[in-house]
Amino acid sequence: MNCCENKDYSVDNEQLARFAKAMGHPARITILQFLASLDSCYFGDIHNELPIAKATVSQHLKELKDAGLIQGEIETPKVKYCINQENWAKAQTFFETFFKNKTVKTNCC
Amino acid sequence: MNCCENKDYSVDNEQLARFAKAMGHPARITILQFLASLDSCYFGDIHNELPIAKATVSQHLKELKDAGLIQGEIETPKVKYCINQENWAKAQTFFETFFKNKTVKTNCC
DNA sequence: AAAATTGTTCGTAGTTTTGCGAACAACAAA
DNA sequence: TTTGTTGTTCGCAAAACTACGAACAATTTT
Repeated sequence: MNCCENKDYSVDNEQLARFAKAMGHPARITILQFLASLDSCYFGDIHNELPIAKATVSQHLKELKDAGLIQGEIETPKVKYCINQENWAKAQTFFETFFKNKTVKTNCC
Repeated sequence: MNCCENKDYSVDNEQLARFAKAMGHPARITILQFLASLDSCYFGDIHNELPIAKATVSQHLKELKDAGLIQGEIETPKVKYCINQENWAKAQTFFETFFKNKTVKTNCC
């Protein structure tokens, strides 16, 4: 009765974990909130919201972009960032579903 | 105009990031879903759901416990785990609020 | 052409995460 | 007492994360 018999994580669980992981840092939460509330979203504006160096901000933005939660566009000489609406909605649904599936019952402990 | 003038992350953002980080791994998502759907929740049951060694499972459980999302109780010789209802609800609200705050607008990019 | 602006990328450093097997602890059963 | 069951903790290794300054690229301004 080994635990490793061809078992794997579901695609949905992987996706949800990916979203969650991207949100797993206060700087990235701050960035997402900022982008979710504004139209103007240049790199400099984001940088000004955060207590970290621009190189680090750039890295966080890259991670959020890789996770699909935001997107960027060059608007020479600036770079404009914004929420990726499609994936944002997807993430929202994933989290909603995740928490909704809680069985209502008294604490088992 | 330095970016580091006494700026910090809000308590709420830190808390949300902590929840998100705890959820940022497929094994931990799987554990949470499992616990959210069952009454019987011994360590062994959880271990059987996952493709990883028991030492690793124990570590993931510890992280979830530290984040406040689950709780454990010794029921000699087993250990019973379950969702921490209070914090689960809190997390649900945090994520809900986070995604709800999205300004409705056309893609800016 | 030289200098300034805006961000990204590179190189580096330190920390954290993920994972495992082995050792251990606590108790129950033989 | 010895053995077995159930999980945790320890020690280790590899990888990923977080952060920074410096260098760089692309374009504008002077």
